[in-house]
Amino acid sequence: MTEKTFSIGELCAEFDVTPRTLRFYEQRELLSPIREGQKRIFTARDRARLKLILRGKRFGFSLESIRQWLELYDLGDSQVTQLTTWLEHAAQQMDTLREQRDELQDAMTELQDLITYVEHDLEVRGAAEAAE
Amino acid sequence: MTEKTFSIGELCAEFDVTPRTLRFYEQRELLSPIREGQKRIFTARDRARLKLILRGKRFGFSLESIRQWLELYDLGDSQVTQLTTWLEHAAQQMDTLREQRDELQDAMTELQDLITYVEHDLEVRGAAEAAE
DNA sequence: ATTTAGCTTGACGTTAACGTCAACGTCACC
DNA sequence: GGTGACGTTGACGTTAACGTCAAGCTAAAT
Repeated sequence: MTEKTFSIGELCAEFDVTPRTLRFYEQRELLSPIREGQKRIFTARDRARLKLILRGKRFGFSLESIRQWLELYDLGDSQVTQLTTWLEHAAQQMDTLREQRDELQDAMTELQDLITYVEHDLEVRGAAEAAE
Repeated sequence: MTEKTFSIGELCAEFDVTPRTLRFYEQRELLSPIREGQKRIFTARDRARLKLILRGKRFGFSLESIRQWLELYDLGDSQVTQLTTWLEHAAQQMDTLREQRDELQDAMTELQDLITYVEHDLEVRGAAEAAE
C-alpha cells in the first residue's frame, strides 16, 4: 500500500495557497513533509492536516491554536491515561467550537429578524402605493 | 429621553479593550463618538456597534468587512430602492454566516466521531482489563 | 497650587501570517 | 549544452490590528 504523496506545487494548486505558505506551516510545525533529496514530499496525512488548517483559519483561529488542535487528530497507540487527557482536550475543543457556532446562530437570528422587518416594511409600502 | 452615554474608560472596562483599540476603531470608521471639548463621548449606538464588532472579530472577520456588515444595522429612512439593495446585502451576509456555521457544525461532527471512537476504545480496554 | 485621574494626539514598535525577491540546484527535453 | 519548469534557502518587505511610549490638557481633590 504505497501511500499517495504530493509535491508542493500539487498541494498549492489544489488548495490555492503559495509554496511560501506551506513552508511557513512546516516551520511552525503544522506540517511535516518528508525530504527526497532536498525536495519536500507531502503525504496524505499532510494533506489532511492542511485541510484542517485552512478550515481552522476560516474560523478565525490562530496558527498556534490550530497546531494544538491538530494534535488531537493524531493520537497514536496511546496508553489509557493518555487517552483520558486526550478526551479532556477534545471536550475543550468541542466547547470552543460549540460556543462559536451558537454565537453565529445568534447573529443569524438577529439579522434574520431585521430582514423580516424590512421585508414587512416593503410589503406595507407596496400596499400603500396600490391604494393611491 | 436623554440617551445614556459612555466615556472611553467605561466602554473599555465593560468590554475589556484598551482606549487605543476604540480610537483605532474610530479612525477606521467603525465607531463615531461625539466630542465634548476634545473628549470622546460614546453613545448607546456606539456601544451596540462595539458589541457587533467584537463578535465579528471572534468569527474571524476583518475590521473592514465588519465595517460593511455594520452598515446593515443602521438603515435610515430609506427609499424602497435602497431597501431592496439592502435586502440583497443582508441576504449575502446571511449566506456568509450560514456557511461558516455549517462548516463549524461539520468540524464538530467530525470531532465528535473521534471522541465517540476513543470512548468506545476505552470501554473495550476496561472490559479486557476486568477479564484478566 | 499641585498632585492625581482620566483623557488627548502623535509617533514609533510589535506580532502574525504571509509576500517578494535574489541566487541557486536539478531534472527532462530539444 | 542551453532552457524551462519546478524546487530550494535565506533575507527583507508588507499588512492588519493593535501596543507602547512621550508630552500635554483639564477637572477634581488635597
